[in-house]
Amino acid sequence: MHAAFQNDYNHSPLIRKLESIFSLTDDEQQALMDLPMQMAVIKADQDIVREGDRPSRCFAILSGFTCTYKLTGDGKRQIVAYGIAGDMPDLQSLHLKVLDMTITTLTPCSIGFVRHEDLWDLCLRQTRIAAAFWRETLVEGAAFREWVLNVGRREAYPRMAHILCELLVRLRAVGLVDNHSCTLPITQAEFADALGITTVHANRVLQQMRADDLIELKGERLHVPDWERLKEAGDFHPAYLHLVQEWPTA
Amino acid sequence: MHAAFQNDYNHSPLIRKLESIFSLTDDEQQALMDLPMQMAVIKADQDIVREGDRPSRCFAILSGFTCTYKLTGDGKRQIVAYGIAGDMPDLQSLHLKVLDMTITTLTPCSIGFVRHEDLWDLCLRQTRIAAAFWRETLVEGAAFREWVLNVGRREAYPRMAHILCELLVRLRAVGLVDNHSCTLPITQAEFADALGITTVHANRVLQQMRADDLIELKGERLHVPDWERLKEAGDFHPAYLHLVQEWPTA
DNA sequence: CGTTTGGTTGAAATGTGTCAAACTTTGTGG
DNA sequence: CCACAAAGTTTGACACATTTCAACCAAACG
Repeated sequence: MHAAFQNDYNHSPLIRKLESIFSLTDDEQQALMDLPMQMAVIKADQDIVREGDRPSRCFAILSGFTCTYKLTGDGKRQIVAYGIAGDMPDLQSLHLKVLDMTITTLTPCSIGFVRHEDLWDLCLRQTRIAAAFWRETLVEGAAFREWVLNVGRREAYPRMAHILCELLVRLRAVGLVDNHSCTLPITQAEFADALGITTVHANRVLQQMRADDLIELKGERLHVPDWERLKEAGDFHPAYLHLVQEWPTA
Repeated sequence: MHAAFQNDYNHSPLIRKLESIFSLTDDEQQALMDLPMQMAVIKADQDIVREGDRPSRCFAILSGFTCTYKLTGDGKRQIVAYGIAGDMPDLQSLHLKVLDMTITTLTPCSIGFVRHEDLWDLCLRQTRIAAAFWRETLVEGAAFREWVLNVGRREAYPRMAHILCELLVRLRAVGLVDNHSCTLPITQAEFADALGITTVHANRVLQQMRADDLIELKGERLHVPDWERLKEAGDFHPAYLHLVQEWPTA
C-alpha cells in the first residue's frame, strides 16, 4: 500500500463528514487531503486528552469509539458524549485553551492528530471548511442540550431508549449500521454514566427493554427489531442531530 | 440623545463581551459599530424564537434575562441555559437552519437583532471577530456539558448551589453583581426546570440553603454571605465558563 | 484454568415526586 | 388606594423511582 492511498484512506472519515453537509470543491478536497495529520492507534481505555490539558492539536476519530466525560468533586463520572468515526470531539481546543473535559477510548481507536496551526491555516484559506468545522461544534452543542433534557426530564427507561436511538442514527450516518443492527462496544457501566444512573439500574432497564422486545442486546451486538417503537419509547426526534438525511422510515 | 450615541449604547454589551476575550482593533470596533442591528423591547414571558423556526437573523441580549429550553414529548420542560446581557443565545442559527430549542424572556428584555447576511458579511471581512463568535458558541457548549454533569451526577442541593454560582459568576462578568448581591428574576419553578426537579423540591432545597446561611434570597434579590462556602456546596469550578478573569477570592 | 471484567439478583434505604391545599406577594383595574 | 385576581411560595402526607450494598454468576482472556 503506497503513501497516497494511505493518506486518502485516513482522511476519508473527515471528508465524508464534510461532504454530508455540502459538496466540496476540488480545491477544498485537496486542501483537506494536504492537511498534515499524524496517525496513531490507541488501545482501549486510554485517555486521549484530559481535563486541564492545553492541547496544541485536535484529533479526528478515524475508527473506534470514544467517550467524553467530566467528574464531580467526589469522583462521580458523567459521560457527556460518545465519539464515533468522523467526529472531532476536541475541536473546541482550537479556541479554548484549557480543556474542560476528558476524552477516553472505549475501544481501540485509530486517531488522526492535526496541529492547531495547520488547522488555523486551513480555516483561513478555506472559509467554507472553517464554517463547516464551526457547524460541527454547533451540532455537538445541540446534542449536549438534548442530553440535558434527557437526563433532566426523562425517566431511566426512555432515557436509555433515547441514547440508543441517538447512537443508531449517528452510526448509520457513517455506515456502521446494517439491517438495524450494529456493534455497540459500550458496557452497562458506561451507559449508566451517560444516563446519570447507577450500573445496577442500567442493567434493570436494559432487561426490561429486552423483555419488551424493544432491543436485542448481547455482548457488543445490538439489534433493533422495531425502529419506530424504539423511537417512540425514547421520545426520540433526530432533528437535534442536524443531519441532512434522516433515518428512512421504510 | 442623537443617533450615534444611541448606536454606541446598544452595541456595547456585544463589544464589551468581545473585548473580554481580546483587544479589538479600531477597525474591528468600527465594523461592529456598523453592524446593522434592529432593536426591540420584548415583554416578559414571550418566546423570542421557537423550536422549529428557521430564523433569518440572530439576536444579542442587551439587557434582561432569557432562558433556553426544550420540551419532552409529554410536555415536561428542561431549561438548558440562561441568557444575560451580552449573550447571543441563538448564534447557532447562522449555521443550523432549523432551531432545536425555544428561547423565552424571563423579564422584559432589550434585544438587538442582526440579519444573518450582515453577520456573514462581518465574519468574512473580520476573521478575528468570526473566531470570537465561534469561541462564544464553544463556551456555551462547555456550559451545556457542565449542566449534563450537574443534572446527571449531583443531588438537588449541590445542583442548585452550582447553578447559583454559575449565574453569579456570569452576572459579575458583565457588571451585574454588587457586593456579592444581584437581581435574580428567576422563579422557583424556573429553577426547578433548569435543575430537572419539581417546583416543590426546588422550594425545599432553597429553604434548606437559607437555613444553612448559604444564601439570602428574597423576591428577586440574592445575596451570598460566603462565596467560598457556596462554591464548595455547589462543587463549582468556573474553569468551564472559560472567562479570562475569575471571581476574586478577596 | 484461574483471574478479571462485566452482568445479574434481592432487600432495604432514600431522594425526589405527587397531590392538594393554604399562604403570601405582586400587579392591576375600579 | 383599596380590592381582587393572579402569580409565586410554602406545607404535609404519601407514593415511587432509583440508589445502595452485597453477593453471585457468566463470559472473556492470558
